[in-house]
Order: sequence, then structure tokens, then C-alpha cells
Amino acid sequence: MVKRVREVADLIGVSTRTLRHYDQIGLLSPKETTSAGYRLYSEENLKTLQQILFFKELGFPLKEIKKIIYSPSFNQREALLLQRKMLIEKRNNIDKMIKTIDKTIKHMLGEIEMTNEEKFEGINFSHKAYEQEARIRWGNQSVEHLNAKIKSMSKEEQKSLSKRWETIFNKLALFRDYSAESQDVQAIIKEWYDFLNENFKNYSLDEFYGLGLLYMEDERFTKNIEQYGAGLTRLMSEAMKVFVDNQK
Amino acid sequence: MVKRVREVADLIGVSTRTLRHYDQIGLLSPKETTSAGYRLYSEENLKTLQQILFFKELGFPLKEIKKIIYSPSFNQREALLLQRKMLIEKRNNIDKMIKTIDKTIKHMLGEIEMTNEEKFEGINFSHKAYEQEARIRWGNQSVEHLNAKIKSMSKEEQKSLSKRWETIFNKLALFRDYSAESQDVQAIIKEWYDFLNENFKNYSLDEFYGLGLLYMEDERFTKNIEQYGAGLTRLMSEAMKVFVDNQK
DNA sequence: ATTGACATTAACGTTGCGTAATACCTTATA
DNA sequence: TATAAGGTATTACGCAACGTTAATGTCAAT
Repeated sequence: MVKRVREVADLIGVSTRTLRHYDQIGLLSPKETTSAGYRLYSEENLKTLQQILFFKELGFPLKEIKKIIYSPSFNQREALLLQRKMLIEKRNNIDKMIKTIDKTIKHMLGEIEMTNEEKFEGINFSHKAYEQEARIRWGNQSVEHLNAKIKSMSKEEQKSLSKRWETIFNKLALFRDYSAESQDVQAIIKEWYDFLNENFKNYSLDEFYGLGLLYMEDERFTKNIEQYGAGLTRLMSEAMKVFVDNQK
Repeated sequence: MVKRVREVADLIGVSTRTLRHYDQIGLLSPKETTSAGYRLYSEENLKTLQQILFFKELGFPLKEIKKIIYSPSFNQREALLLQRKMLIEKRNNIDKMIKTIDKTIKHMLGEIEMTNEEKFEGINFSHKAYEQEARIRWGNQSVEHLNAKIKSMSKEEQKSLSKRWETIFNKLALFRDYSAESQDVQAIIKEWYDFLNENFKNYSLDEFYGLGLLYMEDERFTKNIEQYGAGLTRLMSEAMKVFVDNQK
């Protein structure tokens, strides 16, 4: 009639370790033990174990369960009601957390849209106030070509473009404190030059130089770039000058 | 501009222990440390800390946060969505637990009604099979009187009665292993005698003795009393005999 | 007697810090 | 400038509920 740990464990669905643990903390001691120290559980032990698991499923900590099960004065109903309250609090917390996550994700998506737009606004020089200057510096076609290209791209392509753009500036941010002449910075500038040439049109070195100057003056652009690190625009502009000089 | 642990802790609202912990596990290391080992936090450190706390509030474990914080933004979105799923699962679990509790409490209330009824059934000797015997032993009136009394009581009164009844038997259960002659047991029997006299009718000592015998024979009664402890009926019956003998 | 299945105790690992205990560092005041 | 007072640093244990080896003992059957 009495059962050993393995049998009890399999029967009820707990681990033998759990049984030993419950014995250790005095939550459920087997009715008797053999001289060799084997734990022997009675039928009543099994019933108690069921009770314990019941309260455990409801989220009671073992200490509480110990009180509930063994002290008749401790009112089970009250304990259950208290636990109910706690559970409802937990649920409310979780609801809040879920809402926060939803908000955050929405916000992130919004930010991405925003920054993407801003990013392309920084690249899109057809905006009236700068159109004339750009024309003067670069000649007509290049600007038109650039804008047309962006507009013709699918959302996906724009995203991909945006990512490469982002990567380059993130890299540059790492060398924020380096000089414009440093190899590291120059390597990134070359990447940037190649990026523009690949995606838009072949810029002449002079045009590229002019672009650098424009960056410095265009607030939409500086604001955008400075997000990656303070002083980045200046570094970039200077580095572009150095780059052009080196190529000549 | 740099801040030491205390200042950061007060500013952000965490403990210095937490800051050291985060440093230990590599979640947030101060930008620099003095030669004496003092941690010095930069503004950027503060921003990161805010981020960490944000994710912590959403229930992320620190290990996860470590990954999330130092990874690009699209991973953050994925992590948030995953966490959302987990939170919803948790909420479902909690809902289940609450439902279980509600069911259990209802069930308990039902049980209480049940046992109350059974309790009074044990006291209610108008049941046909025992009516005659009771009449023979006690005479007619007493039984009628007792039953009439119970029926005339409000639910509230019945509950109160039930509680006193319960208390007495719980006390008796404590002395389960004592002899019927012991002072402790006799004191409880006197309480029981007084209880009956107060609430029903003045029993003569002989009637009280007869009641004790009846208990032993009536299965409804024994079953009820044995719930408080095995062998209680016999102890009680014997103790009632002793009580009566002592009074004579 | 040996073996294989089952049991035992001991002790570390996990999560996120709280809470000492003890010793060095910094700074303000005398 | 010495000293007191208050910060900070480094261990290291504690908590909850077991999981997980590791080393070793017991039981039952061959």
C-alpha cells in the first residue's frame, strides 16, 4: 500500500526531487521511512500532495501552502480570495505592459517612417529653397536625376537604400573623434562616394565636394546627420574635402 | 558632468546595488572608473540605463535586455512582439487560475451548506427510523422540542449554532487520546451539556446519558462526529457516561 | 554474488538584487 | 593638516523552487 518516491512521482506527475524538496522544507513528509532512509508515502500523503499541487497551480508559494494545509485556523477561503486579488493585480500589470508594448511598437514604426522621410528629405534637393543653389553648384541634371531616382523606387527599395545609408553614418559615428584625414574616416567617405555613384549617378569630384558644402548649410541635412553623433556633419564635410583633394 | 553611483541611483531611482549588479553582469558598465575603483557614469550611460529600465518594466529578464539593448532596432521590435506573446500567455494562465479559484470557492460554499445540513441531520432525530427508539429512551416531548427549535431558527441562527457545535467538537478532537475520565475531556462534556441545555431544553442527566448511547448507534451521527477525529464518538459516549455518574 | 534499477545525501546553479561586514576613498571642517 | 563623516568597493550569504550532476548506498532478481 505504501509507495516509494518513484511511484508517487509517476503517479502524481512530479519529480522525485520535488518530493525530497517538500520533505526537506517540511511541506510533505512521508508517513514513514525505512531503516535505510527510503521514503514511504501513504495514501493520505498522496491526498495531501494533491492539495499542495492544487494550491501551487493557483500560484501560491510553498510557504503559504504549508500554512494553508496544516493550520486549521488559516482560512482557506480567505487565502483564496486574497490570491484572487493578487492575480487580478498581476493581470492588470500585464495588461499595462501589453499596452505599453503596443504603443512602443507603433511609435517605433512611426519613427521609422519619420526618419525615413526625413532622411530622404535630406537627400531630396528639389525642395524650393535649395533648388536654385543646387542647380548653380551642380548643374541642372544631377539634381533632377537624383530626385527622379528616389521617387521611382519602391518602398522596399527605399528601405534597403535607407539601411545602407544608415550603416554608413553609424560607422562614421564610431570615428567621431578621429581627424578628417584619418584612414578610417577616409575609407568611410569612399564608401559614401561609391554609394552615391551606385545608386544615383556618377558624381564628379567637384560635384561631390559641392555636396559636402551643401550638407553644412542645409539644416534639414545637418539635423538628420547630427542624430548619429554631434559634430558629424562638420567631420563629414571636411573629410569629403580631404577625399577630393587626395584624388586629384 | 560624470556622476557616481549614489547620484545616478537617486536620479534614476534604482539602488546602488543594482548599478553594481548591472556592471557585474556586463549590462551597464560605467564609462570610466577612477584609479580607486569608483564608477563614473556618463550622460550616455544614463540614457542606456533608462532603456534598460524600460525593458525591465515590460518584464524582460536582464539577459534578454542585454541582447536587446546592444542590438539594432529591428531586433527590438521582434523582441517586443515575442514578449507580447508571452505576456498574453501569462494573462491567459492567470485568467484560468482566477476561474479555478472562483469555482473552488463556490464549491466550498456548497460544501459548507452540505455539511451544515448533515450536521443538523445528525441532531435531528425526527427521522423515521430512529423516531421510535428516541421516543422510548427520552420520552416524547424532548425530541419534538428539539426539532421544532431547529426548524424555527433563522439561517443566521443556525449558522451560529453550527459554529459553537463545531468548536466543541474541535476541542474534543484535541484530547482524542485522553481518557474519558480526564479533567480536560470532562470539561468539554460539561460544555456540551450546557450547550444542549441552553439551546434546546433542560435534559435530565438520564436523558443526557441516553443521548450518548444513541450517538453510538446512529450512523448519521457517528459519521458526522468521526470527521473531527477517529474514535471520537466512543470517547464522547464514554465521557458522557462518566459525566453523568459524577453528577449523581 | 553480481547486476541493474532505484534511493539517498550533498552541493552548485538559476534570477535579481537586499543586506550585511569590512576596508579603502574623498571631502569638509576644525 | 589631521580627523571625522560619509561614499564606495569588494566579498558573500539569502531568498524560491526545484534541476542537475556526482558519489554512493539499497533492493530484488538472476
